[in-house]
Amino acid sequence: MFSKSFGYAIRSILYLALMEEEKDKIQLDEISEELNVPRYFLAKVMNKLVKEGILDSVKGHNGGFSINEKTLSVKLISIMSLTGESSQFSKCVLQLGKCNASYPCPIHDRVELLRREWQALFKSLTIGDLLKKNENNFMKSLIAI
Amino acid sequence: MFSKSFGYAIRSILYLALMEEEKDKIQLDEISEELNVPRYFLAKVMNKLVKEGILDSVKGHNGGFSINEKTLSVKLISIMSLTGESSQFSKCVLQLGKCNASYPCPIHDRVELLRREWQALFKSLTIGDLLKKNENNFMKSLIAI
DNA sequence: TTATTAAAAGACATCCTTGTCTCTTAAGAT
DNA sequence: ATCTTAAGAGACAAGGATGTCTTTTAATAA
Ligand code: FES
Ligand code: FES
Repeated sequence: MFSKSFGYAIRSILYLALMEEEKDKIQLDEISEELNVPRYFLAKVMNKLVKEGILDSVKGHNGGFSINEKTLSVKLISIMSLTGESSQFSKCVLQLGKCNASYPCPIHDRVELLRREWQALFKSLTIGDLLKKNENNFMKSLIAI
Repeated sequence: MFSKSFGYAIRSILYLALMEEEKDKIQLDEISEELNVPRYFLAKVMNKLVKEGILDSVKGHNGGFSINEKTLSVKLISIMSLTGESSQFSKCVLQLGKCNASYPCPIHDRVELLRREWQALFKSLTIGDLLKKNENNFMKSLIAI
């Protein structure tokens, strides 16, 4: 349901957003060190985010990554779909192919309601929403142990 | 969140339960053919279920698998823990190690409520509960396409 | 006891996610 | 124009879940 990639993506985006006033561009090295995330793997995740238009990047001297006009309004479901995780919402929980309410598996009716709520949450929740709870230790809560 | 193993386990148990009146022991070959599930892989899943005491098995002539006194009261969370899936409920969604409400990650408060409900569902739902909706096409809804 | 049967156990192979490294490309500094 | 810098692209390895096959163990039939 939730991959490492998803966590890395969210945390990196929030890091960029929180650091925006300090520096407008931040390098991969800084992000991976500050968040304690594997450098080269993160590069690929970031690249996907840039290709999706969720972040901006500039190569070369004083280059790096930055948020853009779209970033804060990006919904979490969009980030989940980067790694194909959003498809969980349409897959049968028992892995019987595509979930089908008109031909429900034995567990379908029991999980459907909660799954819909879960899906609705990620369809509505945005990066900006996550930032609203910005307290003193917000940045620290992005960092892996 | 939901593995193939989980689906195979639930479907096999339900198959055994539905077939109980017809035959008291069912062989792996029949289950894998009827449910359209990989034979040898299913063997391992079934073995885990037997070791957990969720199913019974007998080797040799006229051997096979069968449900026991405990089977119908087994909670789905027990089956999830066979493949370590139940740990999802205690892991941080952003994969920041162990989820900790007193030191919440930026997404924690937004998902916690739903995650608790989800967990509560699987802690209460039993195999027997799944069988209550037994309609005409129940058996067919166990079979992969 | 011996043969047959079917689960249990163990060795691999495959696929996907994650992680690491090197080379290439492009942007700015000189 | 040339050098330096940092992202992008591609190759490759590690790990776990899944899938396949063979050998071993144990139960019943004969
Ligand atoms: S058909 Fe299985 S969860 Fe919907
Ligand atoms: S701390 Fe991240 S989900 Fe609870």
